[in-house]
Amino acid sequence: MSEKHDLRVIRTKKLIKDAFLELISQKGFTSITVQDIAGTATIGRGTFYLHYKDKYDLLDQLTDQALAKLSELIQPSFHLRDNKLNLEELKQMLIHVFDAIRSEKTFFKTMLSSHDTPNFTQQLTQFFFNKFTAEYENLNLSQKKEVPKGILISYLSSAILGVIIWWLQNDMMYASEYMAEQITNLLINGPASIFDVEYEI
Amino acid sequence: MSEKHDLRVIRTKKLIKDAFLELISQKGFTSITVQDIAGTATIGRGTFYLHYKDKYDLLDQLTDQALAKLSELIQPSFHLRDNKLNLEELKQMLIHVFDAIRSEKTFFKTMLSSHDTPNFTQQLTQFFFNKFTAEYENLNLSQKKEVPKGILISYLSSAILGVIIWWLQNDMMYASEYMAEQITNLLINGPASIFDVEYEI
DNA sequence: ATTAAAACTGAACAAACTGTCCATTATCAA
DNA sequence: TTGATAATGGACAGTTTGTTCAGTTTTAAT
Repeated sequence: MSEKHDLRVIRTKKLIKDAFLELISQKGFTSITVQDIAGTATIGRGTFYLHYKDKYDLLDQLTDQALAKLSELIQPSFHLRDNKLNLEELKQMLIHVFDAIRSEKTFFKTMLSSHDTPNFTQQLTQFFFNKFTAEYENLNLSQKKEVPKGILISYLSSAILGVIIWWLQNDMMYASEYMAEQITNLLINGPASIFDVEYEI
Repeated sequence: MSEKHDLRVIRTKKLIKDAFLELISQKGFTSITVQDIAGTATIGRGTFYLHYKDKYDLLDQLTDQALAKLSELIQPSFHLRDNKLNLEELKQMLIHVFDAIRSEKTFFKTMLSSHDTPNFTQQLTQFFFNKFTAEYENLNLSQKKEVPKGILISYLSSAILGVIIWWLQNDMMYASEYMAEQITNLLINGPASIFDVEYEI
């Protein structure tokens, strides 16, 4: 990994990155032009091409950096001892994930919630989220434990959509009824229930 | 809703839609040009603009159609009787979802698994999917019930990512530890455990 | 402090695609 | 059959693109 330590390069790249993220949250990745980036970064347009092939290359490099950093911070963490799964290990792993994302919050928030045009996944997520919110409020349930509504519904809707996408990408190899059974099972008992293990506090 | 029933319009729109979906799966939405669409649809480029403002407008219209159709097929379905949640109702609702998506499989599969450049959500989903697959295989668990590995892992990773995105979009209002606790709880006991209800078979 | 390397600038260039317009032709519904 | 309208194909100017190049600044290293 050839690291450049020329001050000019560092400065320019930072200017480009900042301008890029700002522009994405303003108008979305799609409608950004290299002219825009150079303009708000206050650099010459030609300078941009000294560092990146085009705006897609820029996006790729930023993405790779973020994922590499995330990957470092999230190490394999689960272990079995006497056929027992340590809950504390699971929790620690999740804490690392949330911390890692918080440490790059500008990038992640911008990339994960920018309203770009070709983003059908996001639209479907919103669709399911709304559907389940309606169901939830229609039921008028009393909650035993205090889990915020948003967490519960984003968990539910994303899980189901995730399985749907997996199913599509694997050529819909299972019948609708079979899929519905699997999901129902996971929803009621929790994914951990599948395994023949016990839990330590 | 002014419905056109001119044969020429119907024919042209179908040609455009088919060409569009084919091109998306070939090279992704981003790099498609109106020239491409007109070319593979074997229509004049000007004709495209007779029906759509640009390729984004085309995408929007197709998306709206698909979501409207999905919305029709998925009706609110959960009811409580004597504080009991009918599992069969939940299952039926999910079956409807899977059936509805299967009935528009070309559109949904193309839109949900096309490799377009600005698609960080998809990349993160893949990232988590891989991470959890590694954990899974590392653990070498014995499964009680036969839930396909892909379903389990896509459920897990999508659920967690969904909560993360919700958390980001709500300004990270909870601490990492709190989030980890909520998710752990949902994973172990299932989202349904939160409610003070019982289930009917 | 000097210097050689390099990064940056700004302007110019052809190429690709865009969205619009027009006159002409082909196809449709009635 | 006919009047309406959809489709064609070509032309148009306007953007953005990616590249090049000569001239200038800035940097790292001596």
